[in-house]
Amino acid sequence: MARTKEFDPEQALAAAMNVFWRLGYENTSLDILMHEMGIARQSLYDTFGDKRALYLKALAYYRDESHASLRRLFSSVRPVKAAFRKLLLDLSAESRAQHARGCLLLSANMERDSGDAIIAKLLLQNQRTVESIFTDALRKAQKAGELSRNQDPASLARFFVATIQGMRAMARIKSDRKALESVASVALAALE
Amino acid sequence: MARTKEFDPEQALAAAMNVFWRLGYENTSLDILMHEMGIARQSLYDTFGDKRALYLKALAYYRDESHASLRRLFSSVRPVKAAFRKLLLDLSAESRAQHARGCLLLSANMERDSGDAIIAKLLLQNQRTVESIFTDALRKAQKAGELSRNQDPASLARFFVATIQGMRAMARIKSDRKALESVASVALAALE
DNA sequence: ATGTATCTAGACTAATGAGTCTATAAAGGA
DNA sequence: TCCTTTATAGACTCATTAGTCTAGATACAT
Repeated sequence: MARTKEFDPEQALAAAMNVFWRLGYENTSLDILMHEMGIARQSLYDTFGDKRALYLKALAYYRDESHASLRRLFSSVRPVKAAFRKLLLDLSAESRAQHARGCLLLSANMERDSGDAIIAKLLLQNQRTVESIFTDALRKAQKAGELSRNQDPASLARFFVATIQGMRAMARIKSDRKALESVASVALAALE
Repeated sequence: MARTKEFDPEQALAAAMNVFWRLGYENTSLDILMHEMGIARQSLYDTFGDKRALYLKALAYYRDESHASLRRLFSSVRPVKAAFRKLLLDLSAESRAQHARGCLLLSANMERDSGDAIIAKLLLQNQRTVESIFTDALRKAQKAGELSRNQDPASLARFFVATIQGMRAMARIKSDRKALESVASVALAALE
C-alpha cells in the first residue's frame, strides 16, 4: 500500500458543484475549479475524470441533495398547502446572490445543446422524481382530507414544477421579493 | 456614391436571430452565422459589429417581434381568458424543434454571466413590457366585466409571465403536449 | 471610363482553455 | 530503507474561435 488520499472527494465535489452553480458550465475554467476545489490538476483528472464527467457528477450530487431536501420538507410540514407555501416563500426570500445563481439543473437545461442525450436523460428523470414527490404528498393530503378529491394531484404536481422554474427565471432577472410572493400567492390558490 | 448594399440587413438579422435561438450564444460560431446569414465575414462585421453586438441586435429584434405578437393576440381575441388559453395551448402544441429551441430571451437569461449588466437591463425591460401588456389586457377585462374585480391584474400578469417561462423550461426537456396542457389548465383556473 | 464603396474568399493573428506530460515531494506499508 | 501511490506545480500540446487583414471582383454614380 501507499499514501492515502488527502482531500475529501465529496467535499471537493461539493466545491465543484458550487462553482458550476454560480458560473455555469461554459464559464467555469479548469483553473477556477482547481482553485475552488483546493486540489491540483492531476488529482482532479485522476479522481473525477474530465471536465464533463465532473460536471455530470456535480449535477447528480445537486439532484440528490435537492430531492432529499424536498422529501424532508413534505414529511415535516403539514398540511401540504403549508409545505408548498414554505417552498415558494423561501424561494422568494432568497438573497440576490442565491437568486442570481438560480437552480443548477434549470441552468443545465437551458445551457445544454438540445442534442445532449445524457444530460437530457438526467433532467427528465429529475423532473419525474420531483413530480412524484409532489404527487405523493398531494395524494396523501387528499386521503387526509386536506385537499379536495376533485383536484388532480399529477396536474398540480406538474404545475408546481413549472411554477418554481418560472419563479427562478424571474428571480434571476430581478430579486423582487414582493413580486415573487405575489406570483406564489396566485399559484398557491390552485390548492384551494 | 458607390455600390449599394446587396443583402437585406433585416433578413440577415432574422437569420442570425434564428441561429442564436437554436444554438445559444456560445454554441454559434462566426462560421455558422456567415453561412446562415448568407454573407461574408467582412460584411457581417461592417454591418453589425462584432458577435456580441449582433447578438444584442438579435435579442432586440426577437423582443420586438414577440411584443408585437402578444399585442396582436390580446387585441384580436376576447375575452382575455380565451387569449391566455390560446397562448398557453399554442405553446403546448409546438413541435419538438420549437420546444427544443424554447425562448431566446429565457435562454439569454440563463446563459448569461449574472454580472452582464447590458443583457440584464434588456431582460428586465422586456419582462416589464410583457407584464404591462398582460396587465392592460386584464384591466380592460375587468372593465368589461369579464374578470372579477377581486383579482389583482398585476399579480396575475406576473404569474403568467412566470408560468410561461416554466412551461418553456419543461417543454425543452420533453415535448409532452398533454402534460403541458394540464399545466396550462391549472394556470388558467387562476382567471376564474 | 473612372472612382468609390461593397462584396467575397480566405489567410493570418492572438487568445483561450482542455487535457497530457514531466519532475518532484511526501506519506505510509513491507 | 525502499517501493508504491498520491499529491503538487507547471510546462506543453492542440484545437477552437473571434477578430483583423489582404486581394480581387462587382456594381453604380458621375
